[in-house]
Amino acid sequence: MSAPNAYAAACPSRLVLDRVADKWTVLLLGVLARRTTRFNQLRRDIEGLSQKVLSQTLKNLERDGLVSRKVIPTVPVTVEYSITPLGATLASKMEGLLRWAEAHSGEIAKAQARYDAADA
Amino acid sequence: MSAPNAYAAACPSRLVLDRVADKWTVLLLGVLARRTTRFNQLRRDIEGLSQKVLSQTLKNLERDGLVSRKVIPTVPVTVEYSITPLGATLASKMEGLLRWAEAHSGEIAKAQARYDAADA
DNA sequence: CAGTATCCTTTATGATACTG
DNA sequence: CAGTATCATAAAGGATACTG
Repeated sequence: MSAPNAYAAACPSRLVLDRVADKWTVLLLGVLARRTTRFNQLRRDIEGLSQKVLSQTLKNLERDGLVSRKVIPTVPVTVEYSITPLGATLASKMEGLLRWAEAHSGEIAKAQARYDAADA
Repeated sequence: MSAPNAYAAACPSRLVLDRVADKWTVLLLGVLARRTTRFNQLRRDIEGLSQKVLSQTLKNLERDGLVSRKVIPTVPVTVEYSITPLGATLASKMEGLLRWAEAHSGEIAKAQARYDAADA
């Protein structure tokens, strides 16, 4: 097979990038990299993440083999989400991104203010 | 000020993450980290990226201080886009993500096939 | 608790045509 | 060449209600 190249539209790695370059995925893997967490706890951990989008995102992550889902048959049911070994390798890249965003948000806000002031 | 925390909806770093966790931004900074590039060359370099979305994305990146735009008054006009020092610090994180996507697309495809086969 | 289903609104993207 | 403007469509997301 040819080398994966995300710059080519049809390359599988492009699909992966599209899935993975997502705000909620970054935040979700950030939580799960630290601890196994239940559905509603994830909702509380990540402000602004709706139940619907959380549900979808987790399903995608599970399908991609990045997160695993464990159902514990209590009443009512308990569901635990954990990161997989593959997911953990991604999470470390994500954490870099997350920390970058936190470290540079001030500089970016300043750049935006400068830009907005420059045009009339 | 309090510590930036992207898990809080109102935190500026959340906005940054949202902007930056984007497929086109990853690919674009990947190109610009290597060389200053002109508008239409960027279009050709990144398959599937429309003129409209390229234009929008570049404008955002410029506003955020991650990319700089230089107009050269030839006829017709030439416009060169380069990465800024701030953008370069982000690009190195992005490259990690990009390479991860390329390195693991096969594993992910397999995980998806397994998942899809499992549910009937 | 951990979801799914539905409806409805808001965003994003695509195609096309036009300009300095 | 490097865009902008406009229109049309598709996709994403929020609110609400309901279920095992």
